[in-house]
Amino acid sequence: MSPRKADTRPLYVKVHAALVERIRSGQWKAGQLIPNEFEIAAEFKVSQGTARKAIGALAAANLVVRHQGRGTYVYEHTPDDIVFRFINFFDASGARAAFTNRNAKLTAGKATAAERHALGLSKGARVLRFARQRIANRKVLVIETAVLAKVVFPNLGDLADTLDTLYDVFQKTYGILVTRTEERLTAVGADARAAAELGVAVGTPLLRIERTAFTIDDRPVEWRVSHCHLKGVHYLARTR
Amino acid sequence: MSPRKADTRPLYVKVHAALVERIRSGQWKAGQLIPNEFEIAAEFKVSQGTARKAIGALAAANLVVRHQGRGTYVYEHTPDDIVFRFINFFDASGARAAFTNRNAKLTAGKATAAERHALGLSKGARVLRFARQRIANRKVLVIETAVLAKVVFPNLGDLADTLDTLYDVFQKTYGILVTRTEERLTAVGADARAAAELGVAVGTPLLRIERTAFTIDDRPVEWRVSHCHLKGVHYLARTR
DNA sequence: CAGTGGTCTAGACCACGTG
DNA sequence: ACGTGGTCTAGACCACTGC
Repeated sequence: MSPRKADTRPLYVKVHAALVERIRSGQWKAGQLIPNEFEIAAEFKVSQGTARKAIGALAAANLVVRHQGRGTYVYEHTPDDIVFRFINFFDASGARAAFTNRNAKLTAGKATAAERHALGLSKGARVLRFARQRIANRKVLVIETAVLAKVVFPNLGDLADTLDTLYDVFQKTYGILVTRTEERLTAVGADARAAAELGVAVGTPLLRIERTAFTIDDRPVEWRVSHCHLKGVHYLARTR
Repeated sequence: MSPRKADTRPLYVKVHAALVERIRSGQWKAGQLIPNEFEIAAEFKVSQGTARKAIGALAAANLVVRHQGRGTYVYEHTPDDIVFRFINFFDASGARAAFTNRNAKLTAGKATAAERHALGLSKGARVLRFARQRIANRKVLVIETAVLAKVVFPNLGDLADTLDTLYDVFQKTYGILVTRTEERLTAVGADARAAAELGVAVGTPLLRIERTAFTIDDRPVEWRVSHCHLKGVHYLARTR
């Protein structure tokens, strides 16, 4: 009773899908050199141009990095990425703002309704909450809490000390690649806790950023809420 | 004394640059059908594949729209674009928020230092300021002022009544196409004027959005400052 | 030097929209 | 039926990297 629908997708789309699956499944690991265009073309019985188009789509989606003369490598978070990618804070001169972390604290608990909704969890699911302060110019500019499904990140507690660069741990320890984020921004007044941590008066206007991070198969794996008191720094969004 | 540097750029880049110039200069106008791939290939003495790659880059930059079976058309703001493109407000259900305008007011004056910096103007330059309130669900959620260089938009005052869809006027009346925007977001407390217009208390946290709009040759043509009191609406930014 | 990605060609055929 | 963009091939050559 199979529908027996012919797969009419273009060849390069099929090849692309097959290559994505190799990265998603971990058959091709972060940082690994993948076969060259001719080898992939031969394997899928297509021309080099078609294989090239499939690989190009991987590169456009940041799943691989191509280097002329060297080869094509599965994307891997680099020290620069870890600090800058997905971070949209800039100072007045237009330079990216870099943060260091402080007072990191990892706790576990039952997911709230909001957390279940953001991460697509069912009732009773347990989550990990990773709270920290983010510092620039010796001032606490941001306080944030990242929420993760416990079932997705077992034994994360053992790594609590090294949890500086979260997405790097996701990739290297759990094989989970964050490919895109959505951030929802609003303005709120500081509550008592935020005011204390940021060193401002209660009610001070803060930028509230609610981020959802998605994996390669587009499922939410992290829900992060930040409250920001930005002195000389702003959030930058580009639209085309 | 010409440097006589050989132009080593790939063919498709040269063709692409030539086509961009035709759109920038107005030789090809908004909404116009452009020649097909083979005609462009013949004109530049390249193969169809190379012409195709050049046109593809135009499409990727939103300068043209391609329709299989119909042809390739120079990009033109559509009713939907006018309302939604470059607008990043969404409601809780994930739907785009649409606004209507009210109390629009156009004034002229000498550019302030901040306005000169944002628009790249020299001292003494004159600007037009277009202020308005933006309404959703019968509530004023946003007040904003758009600043334009007077020399770029002569006689804009005559159009004050029809200034609802600003970028559409830029394109249709002045041949200026907005291709991208940058928005800087911070949180501020409502001042007396904002509080009055938005119907909130002084000091209420507002989202402040400072937008610079760029043309096809990447020069700033509009500087817009908005103050937003977002009830049930948020600003959405996507990062890859 | 060999090996890789990047460009380019000439030609074929397919898929879609319109008359 | 025709004209358009979209896919695909087979092969050539160029540009860059690293040994």
